Amino acid sequence: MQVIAGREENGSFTVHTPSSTANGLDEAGFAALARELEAAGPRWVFPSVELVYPVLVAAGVRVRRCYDVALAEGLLLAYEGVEGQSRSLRAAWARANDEEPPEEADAVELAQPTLFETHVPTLPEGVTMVTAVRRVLAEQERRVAAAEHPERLRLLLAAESASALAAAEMSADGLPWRADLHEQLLVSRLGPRVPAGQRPKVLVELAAKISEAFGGRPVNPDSPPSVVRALARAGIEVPAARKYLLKGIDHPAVGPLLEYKELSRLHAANGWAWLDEWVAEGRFRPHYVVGGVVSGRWASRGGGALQIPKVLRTCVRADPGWLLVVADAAQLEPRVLTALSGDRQLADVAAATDLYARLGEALFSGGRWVPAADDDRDDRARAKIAMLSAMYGGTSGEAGPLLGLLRQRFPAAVSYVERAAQAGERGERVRSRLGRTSPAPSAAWRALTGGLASDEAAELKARRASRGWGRFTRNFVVQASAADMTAVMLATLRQRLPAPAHLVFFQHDEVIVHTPAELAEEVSAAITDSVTEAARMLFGPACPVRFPMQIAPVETYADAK
DNA sequence: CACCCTCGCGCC
DNA sequence: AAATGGCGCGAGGGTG
Repeated sequence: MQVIAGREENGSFTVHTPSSTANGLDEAGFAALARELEAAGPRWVFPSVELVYPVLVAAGVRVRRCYDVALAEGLLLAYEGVEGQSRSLRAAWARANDEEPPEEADAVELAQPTLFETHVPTLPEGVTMVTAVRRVLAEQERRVAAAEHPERLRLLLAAESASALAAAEMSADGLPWRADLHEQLLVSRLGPRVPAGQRPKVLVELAAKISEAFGGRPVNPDSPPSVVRALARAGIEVPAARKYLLKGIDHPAVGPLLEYKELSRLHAANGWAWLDEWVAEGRFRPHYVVGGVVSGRWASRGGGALQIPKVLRTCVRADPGWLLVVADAAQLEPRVLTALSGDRQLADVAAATDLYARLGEALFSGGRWVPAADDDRDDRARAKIAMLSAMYGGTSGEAGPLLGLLRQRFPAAVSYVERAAQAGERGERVRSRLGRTSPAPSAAWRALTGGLASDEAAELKARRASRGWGRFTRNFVVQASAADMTAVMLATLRQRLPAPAHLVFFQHDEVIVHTPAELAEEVSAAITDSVTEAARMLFGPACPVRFPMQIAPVETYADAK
């Protein structure tokens, strides 16, 4: 059974089933009806999960299967190479009827809704939300069928929709966060709490030390230019005030400067203000943005959910009697590249749990590789650089020669990313395994790279822009395919988790499940199975690549890894 | 005053 | 020497 449910312009909800339509529902009525209908295991069709589902989640209603019309529209527009169009129901309806989509607030903004966006674009007179959804749905099905691999695109739309459900649920449930431990940590590092806008005691002292080391003239350590100027006065030329540049410098100000940078970052990004704003009732509740990144990775808005610093992970703690099952896919991207390219030799390497260690042996054991004089890395570290260079397009330092060695030994894998890079350099779009599609380069890029360069400088600029876009598309095929896989994994896992265990965090290639301790084993097994299932769905049952998960049932996130 | 850019650094 | 991908965010510093 299919159920269409969404918010109307007046804020009320409509729920449409094959046998009935309920109009004018308030939030409570919507939730009650949804709970009842969910028992039959329908496929819900929402104009936008993000706009509708939080209402149900807040009322304690969870749905198993859904289809997000807006997310699907965004993926299809990208697939078709249509730029600058809104993915809203209103715009999709207009396009389905060969009409010019009306002006909306801002197509870009609507394509990536901001926090708590509740604006519902007005449909034309006489067109109901349900009518529009049905029309757009039929059109989307036609567009999927016209794609090169309809079954892959269908899987992508389903997985992305399920991801949106998971995101809304995680935002509501929240990540267990011990504010008391966080405060203790802040006080021990920074000194007693200070009002917003003030420097904590320890930072004040460090700033004074820094100025003193520069001869008493005031230097603002928060201002990179100020630091660069102060160093210049001391006879030390640095291009910028970055940490890695400062590290090698012999000057009494450097020690306190580096300490200041670290602590000031803690205070500014995750200090008392952050705690007040983002943690309540023992939970950190960030807002995840599914489809927020072109490659299919999630973004987050506010709270920096995808950058929880390592030092604070000790504050992420399971409730008494519960555990956090922290799982991350080990070296996901090189494994995805192996599967994408079908590189047999690399698949043998990817049989190892530590792919880079095994790759180091394959590349360097008994080989003729002569490391650079200043290279004190081990084989594993060198192998990692070689692989990252293939996936990111790095050429500096030893990366170039290492990539050459990798190409010699694993031509299929390396040529896969190099073809993607060449396509990007020509301004073409590339696709992930399931059909996520890279955007076309900007008009400015085309102007820069398109014409005949007038002189050498212009030629160089054009070449640089072209290479830059090639690095983007090179990385896109891998990063976006990894996002395909984690979306499918998340969709599968969400279904398989034994209640009351639930997802509380997801970040690129890592999930955290909060579970009663006695279910931790079962949760771990569900995670392993979900990854295996995702790999099978993306790459087929014959795919030889292993995707090992590092799974740790822990009391605190800090104890994972 | 709002707005926008760059820098720098946190995460993957 | 350099030119490794994707993000969010806060501070500084400039603009209108």
